[in-house]
Amino acid sequence: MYLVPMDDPARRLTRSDAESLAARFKLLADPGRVQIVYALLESGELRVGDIARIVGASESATSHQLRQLRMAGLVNANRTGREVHYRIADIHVRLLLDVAVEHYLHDHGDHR
Amino acid sequence: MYLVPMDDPARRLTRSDAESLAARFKLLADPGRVQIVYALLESGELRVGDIARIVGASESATSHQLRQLRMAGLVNANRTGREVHYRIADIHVRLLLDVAVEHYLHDHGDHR
DNA sequence: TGCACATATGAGCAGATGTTCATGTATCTT
DNA sequence: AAGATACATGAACATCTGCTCATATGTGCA
Repeated sequence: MYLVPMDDPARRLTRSDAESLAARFKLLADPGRVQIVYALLESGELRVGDIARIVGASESATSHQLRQLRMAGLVNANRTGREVHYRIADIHVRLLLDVAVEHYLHDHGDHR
Repeated sequence: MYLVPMDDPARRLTRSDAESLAARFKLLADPGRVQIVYALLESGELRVGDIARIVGASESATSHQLRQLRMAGLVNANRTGREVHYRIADIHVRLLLDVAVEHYLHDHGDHR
């Protein structure tokens, strides 16, 4: 029993759903941000300076990247003294990244 | 017994691994491409014209998008007469997209 | 209060991305 | 062969991204 008529077994994505999904994927569509997210998932919590060092980017560039992740609700920031600690806020990104790592990194040889 | 020294339990992503992952995510970082991939997963196989209609884009724009997906090995093309049929070539993208749809579309309310 | 440290932010800029428009290629029909 | 159909491709262009550099904000310390 559903309210919206479906015209077939093959459901379609509305434009707006596709935009939501693309926006999520876009957050992980940059090597720097992937490294940031991965590092946070592994470490639990990191300071901006540490993240910059891990990623190998300037602190300014890192801060800009973190802002995007923050504004998208993927991470959250937490000030302690003059340091700001970041952690993952979106619990789903772990699975998403795990699936990608598992399939596109480990298992070289049957990508398709 | 391992050959490469690891400095902690928190493994790090090399730059090049992060680039591979980001490149994969980038393919899904556009609403049109998400719709294309989704439609192909649902339908199994589609002609370029149908894809263009589903996505609501011109055939030219659609063809350009398909080329990207093709060159990345995510889809493959198959000519039958004057039509070209596309299908998913990367078996892993289904899981990746399913996870995203499940978490970011259905389950509105505990994204983070 | 003055200064150093940690991070954030805005402007400006170079490179990437996605579209359109014109044209090219392959196939079918007559 | 000529024209129509289906798709691909290249160039041009507007927009978006991510970086740097300069500057601002917040915090601790002398």
